[in-house]
Amino acid sequence: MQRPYHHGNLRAALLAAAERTLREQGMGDLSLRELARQVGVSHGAPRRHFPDRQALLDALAESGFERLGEELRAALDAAAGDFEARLRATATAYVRFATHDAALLELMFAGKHSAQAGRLHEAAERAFAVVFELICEGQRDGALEAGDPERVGLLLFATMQGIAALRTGGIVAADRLDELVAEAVARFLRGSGA
Amino acid sequence: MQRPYHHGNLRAALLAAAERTLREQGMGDLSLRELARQVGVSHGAPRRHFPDRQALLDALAESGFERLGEELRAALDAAAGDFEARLRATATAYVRFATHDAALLELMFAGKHSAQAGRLHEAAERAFAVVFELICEGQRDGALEAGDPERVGLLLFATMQGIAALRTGGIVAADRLDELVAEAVARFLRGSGA
DNA sequence: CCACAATGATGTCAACGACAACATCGTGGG
DNA sequence: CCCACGATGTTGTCGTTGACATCATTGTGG
Repeated sequence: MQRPYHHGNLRAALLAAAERTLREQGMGDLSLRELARQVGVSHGAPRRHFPDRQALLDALAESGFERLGEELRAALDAAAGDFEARLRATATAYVRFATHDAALLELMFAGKHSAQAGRLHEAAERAFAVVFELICEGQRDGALEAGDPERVGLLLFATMQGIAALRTGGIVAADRLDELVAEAVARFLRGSGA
Repeated sequence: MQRPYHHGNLRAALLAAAERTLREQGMGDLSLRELARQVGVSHGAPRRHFPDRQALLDALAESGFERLGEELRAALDAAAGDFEARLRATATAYVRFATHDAALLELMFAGKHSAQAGRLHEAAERAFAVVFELICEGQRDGALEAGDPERVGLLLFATMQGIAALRTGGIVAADRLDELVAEAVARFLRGSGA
C-alpha cells in the first residue's frame, strides 16, 4: 500500500525530526530537504507548514521552551530537602537540558527570530516562571537577600548558562557538571545571605 | 590600472573581511564566495589559503583568541585599585569582547574544530593566562580562598560567559552589562572569602 | 633563463532554500 | 448526493553556495 497522499501531521513530524537532527548533527546540517526526506515527503511539502527555514527554527525554539519548562518543573517537584537542595536540583536540570540539547538552546536564545518575538518571549517566560517562584520562595525564607528577584535570577541564570557553555565548548568533561553546578549554587547562596 | 594577478596577502584580507562580516551579519551570512567578492578575487581563490569553510572558521577563532588575550592584558594593565577593581576591569573587558564579537566568540568555543584542536587550545590558553595569573595573585593576597585556581577560574569564567549570553540573547540591554559584571564580581568575592 | 612552486582564474557538480504551477484529498453547502 | 473549494503534497525551476578539477599567471632559485 502506498503512503497516503496526505501525511497526516507533517508539521509535528518535521519538528520531531528536526529536533533529533539538531541534537545529533548540530544546526549547520539541518536542511529542510533532508528533513522532508526523513519524513518521506517531497522537498516542497514543508513549505505549507513553515514558509521558510527561519519559521521552522522559531517553532523549534518555542517547543524547546515548553519542554524546558516541563523539565524544570519536574525536577523541582521531585526535589526534597532545604532551599539549597531544591535550587540545586532545578539548576542541575537546566544545565542538563542545556548540554543535552545545546544546539536547540542556542536557537532558543538566538535573538534572530523573525517577527515572532512575541510568542517566543511568552514561551520563555512560562518556562522560567518556576525558577522565578523558587527565587521568591528563597527570599521569603531568608536564604536569599531581598531585592529584585529578576536581578538575582539573572545572575544565577547567567552562571548556569556559562557552566553549560563550558561543557559545550569542550572545556570541562560531562561528569564534572553536577559538581560545578553544586559549587556554583553553594557559592551563590554564601554570597547572598540575607 | 588593473589589479595585479596576485593579491599580495589574500589570506589576511579574507580574515579581516570575514571578521567584519561576522560582526555585522553573523555567522549564517558568512560565505566564502561573498568574501572573495568583497576582496576582489575569484570564487576559487580562497581555497589556496583555506581548504574548506571550516578551515577559515578555525583561523578566525585562533586570531580571535589572540586579540582577546591582548584586550584582557591591556585592560588589566590599565586597571588601578585593589584586587576587586582589577578583577572587575578584566571581567568587564571580557564581557565587552564577548558582546561586541558575539559570533566570533561562539566560533572560538564551538568545539567543532577539525583536527586543529591543538593550535586553538594553545591560543586559548595564552589568552587566558592573564586571568589565571590574576587569580593566583588574588589567592596570595587572601581575597580568594585557596584551592585549585583553575576551578575558581572556571566558575568566574562561566559567570562572565553567561552574562554575555544574556546580552546576546537580548535578555538585558547593553547598558546594564557593566553593572551586572560588577555585582557578579562583588558577589563572587563575597562568597570566596579566604 | 627557465623550470617549478605558489597563487589566482575559470568551469562544473551536487545540495540547498525559495518560489510557482499543478495534483490530490476531504469536507461542507447546495 | 455531489462537487467546488480549501488544505495539503508534488514537481519543476532558479539563483546561491561549497567543493573540486583544470588551467593561467607570476616570481624565484638553480
